[in-house]
Amino acid sequence: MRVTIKDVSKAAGVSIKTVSRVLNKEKYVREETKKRVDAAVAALNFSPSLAARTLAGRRSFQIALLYDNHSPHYIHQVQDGVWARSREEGVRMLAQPVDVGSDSLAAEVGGLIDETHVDGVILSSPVTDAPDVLAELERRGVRFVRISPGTNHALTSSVFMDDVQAADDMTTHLINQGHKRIGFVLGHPNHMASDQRHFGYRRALDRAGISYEPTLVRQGAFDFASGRDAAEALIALPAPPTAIFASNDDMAAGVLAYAHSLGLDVPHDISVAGFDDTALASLVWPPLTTIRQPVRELAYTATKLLLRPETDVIHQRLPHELVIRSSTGRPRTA
Amino acid sequence: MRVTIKDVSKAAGVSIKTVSRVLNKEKYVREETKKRVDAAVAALNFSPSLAARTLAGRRSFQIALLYDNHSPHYIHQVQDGVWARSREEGVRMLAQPVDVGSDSLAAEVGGLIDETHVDGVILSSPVTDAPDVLAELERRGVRFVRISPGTNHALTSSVFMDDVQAADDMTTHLINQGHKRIGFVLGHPNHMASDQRHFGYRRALDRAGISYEPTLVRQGAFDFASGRDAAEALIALPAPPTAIFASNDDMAAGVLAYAHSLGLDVPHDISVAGFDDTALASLVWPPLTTIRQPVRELAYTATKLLLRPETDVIHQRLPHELVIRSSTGRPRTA
DNA sequence: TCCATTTATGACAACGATGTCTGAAATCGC
DNA sequence: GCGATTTCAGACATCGTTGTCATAAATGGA
Repeated sequence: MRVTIKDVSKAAGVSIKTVSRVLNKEKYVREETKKRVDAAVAALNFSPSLAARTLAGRRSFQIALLYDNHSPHYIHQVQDGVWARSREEGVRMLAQPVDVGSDSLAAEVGGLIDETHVDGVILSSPVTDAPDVLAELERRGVRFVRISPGTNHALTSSVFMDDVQAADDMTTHLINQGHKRIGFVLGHPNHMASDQRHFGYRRALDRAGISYEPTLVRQGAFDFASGRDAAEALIALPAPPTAIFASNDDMAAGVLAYAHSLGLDVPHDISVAGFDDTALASLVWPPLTTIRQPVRELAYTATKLLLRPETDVIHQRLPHELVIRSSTGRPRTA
Repeated sequence: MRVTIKDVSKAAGVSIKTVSRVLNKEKYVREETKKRVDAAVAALNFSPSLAARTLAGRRSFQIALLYDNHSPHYIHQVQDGVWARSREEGVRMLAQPVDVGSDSLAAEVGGLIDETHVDGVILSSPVTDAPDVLAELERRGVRFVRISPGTNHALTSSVFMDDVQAADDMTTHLINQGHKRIGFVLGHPNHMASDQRHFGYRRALDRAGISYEPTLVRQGAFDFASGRDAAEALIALPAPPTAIFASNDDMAAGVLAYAHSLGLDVPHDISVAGFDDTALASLVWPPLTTIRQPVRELAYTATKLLLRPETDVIHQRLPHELVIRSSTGRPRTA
C-alpha cells in the first residue's frame, strides 16, 4: 500500500539505515550511493511518514504558531511569514488560535506540546506576554521565539519593530507639513504598543518644541467606534487640531468617517493619519497615510531564528516604513 | 521524561491496552476500571503522542485545510470554522496555503497526505475546483469536503450558499426602495460566483419587469480599483443609475470612494451595495448594505461532514443574510 | 608495512501508541 | 446446573522511521 523506506532501500539495493542517512543529509554516504537512493526516492515518489520520524527521532519537523489576535489581516501576514520560512526548512506549521484570557491556556499549550512533539513555538502578540505560557514552555525546555513582545524577557529570542520611533516619524511628518495642533488617539490600554506610540508622539513634539496638550489626546480602543468618538471630542474643542494621528488604521477610519459626516474635506480641512497599513488603509477615501509594520518579515525572521541550529538569544529589530498617501497634507492656516 | 501510556497503566494498575481502550472510548471496560484510568490520566497530566497513535492506528487525528484565497478576512473565517469543529472532535487542523496555479500542486498535496496521514481534507474555494487535486485525493482514497465549490462533483460532499438568490435579494431590495436604474459591477471572470451573482441580478430585474440594460453592467475584478473605474463609467452615462450594486465589498468601497471624490452624497445622490460583509463594510462611510456570507458556518459544517462516521454524500446549502446599512436608500427621483 | 583513524554501511532495538488474538470471568438461557 | 455467549483485560506483534552499536573497507602517518 504505502511506500515506505523499506521499499526505497530495496529499490536502491541498500539498507534502510542508509536511506535514512540520505534523507537526513547525514555524513558518511558515498556520492554514488546517495545518487542511487535519490533516484529510488524519486521513482517511487516516496514521502517519509512524519509520524514515524517524530516517534523515532528527536525532531518532529513541525512547529506551532500560537496567536490570539482579532485582526485577520495581521494574523494572515504572520501565518504567511511563518509558513514561508517553514517551507524553506522542510517543516510543517501548526497554526493554533488560543485565548489568552483562558485559565487553562498553559495546560492547553502543554497538551499541544505533548501531543505533537513540536520542535519549537512561535508566539505572536499578545500570547508573547502570557506569563503562564512562557513558564510552561520553559519548563518543558521547548524553544520559542516571540514576535513583537510587549514585555522584556531576556532569555529567549524575539523580533520586533520600533513603535516609539514609528510614532515619532509620523508625528514629525505632520509637524513638517506645518501642523502645530496634532490630536492623538490612544490605543487599547492593554496593549503595550499603545504606550510606545504615545511616547513617540510626545517625543516628536518635544523635539520640535511644541508643548504637549493633554486635551488633544483621547483614549481609544483600537476599533472604529472609538476612533469616531475621539474625533468627535477633538473636533468639538474650542481650538480643534488640524491633524489627527490615530494609533491604528481602524480608528483612523473612524476619524475619517466622522469628518465626512461633518462635511469636512480631508486633508484640506483636517489631516488624518493611521498606523499599521492594513488593507483598510488603501480602501478608504482618501487613502490613509500610515505606518507599515513589517509583519510578514517579522514572522519570517522569527521562524528563521527558531529553526537555526545556534541557541544564542537574539533580539532583532526590523525597520518600519512611513507610507504617505493622501489623507495628510498642509493645514489651511499654514 | 515524557509521560507515556505505560506510566498511566502502572499508576492505574491495568495493562496499557486497557488504557488505550479508555482513551479511545472502546467498549468492554468496566465503569470502575475506566474511572481508575481517568484518574491516573488526570494525575499524570497525560497527553497521548499523536505520532504514535498515527503510526499504530488507522487514524491520525489530523485534518488538512487547503486554501488559496487572497482575502485574509475570508481565510480567517474559514480557519476559524474548521478549527472550531476540529477542536470539538479532538482533531488537529493543519492549515495549508497552496498555489492553484502551480504545476506541482497535485504532487505537493500527495506529499502532504503521505507525510501527515491526515484523516481528511477540507478544500476551500478555489482549490475546490482544481481537477488535479481532486483526482489526487480520490486516487488515494482520502475523504474530503468542499466549501463553496464552483464546479459540480457529485461524488463528494460540499457546503455552499446560494449566490444567485443572494444577488436576487439585494437587487430586489434596491427595487423595493424605488430604484429602476441599477448599475451592476461584475466580479472577476475566473470566479464562478461572478456569473451567479450576475444571474441573480438579472433574475430580480426580470421578475420586477425592469429590462436588462447591458450599459449598466460593467466588468470588475473584485478589487478596489476596478470598482472605482466601473463607478466612473457608470456615473458618466447620459442616464446614470440611481444605485450601484457591486458584486463584492472591495469594489463597493471603490464605488464609494469615487462618489465621494465627485462630492456625491451616499445614499441620497446614489445608493451603493456590496457583497460579502467583510470587515471593510462597516469601516467605510457610510457603512455598506451588503450580503453576509455564512463563511464560518460553511467551514464548520464542512468539517462536521468530513468527520462524521457516515460516508454518504451530502450537498448542504446554508442561508445568507441581507445586511441593510446606510449606504442604500430611496432614490431622489422616487 | 603496520596500526590507528576515518569513512561507509548494515543489523537491530527503540519510539509510544493501536490491532489482533487469546483466555478468564461474568451472565444468560433452558 | 451446565454449556453458550457476552464482557473484560492482557500479551505480543506492529506501524515506519531514527539512534546505537558493530564491523568492514579505505586512508594516513610512522
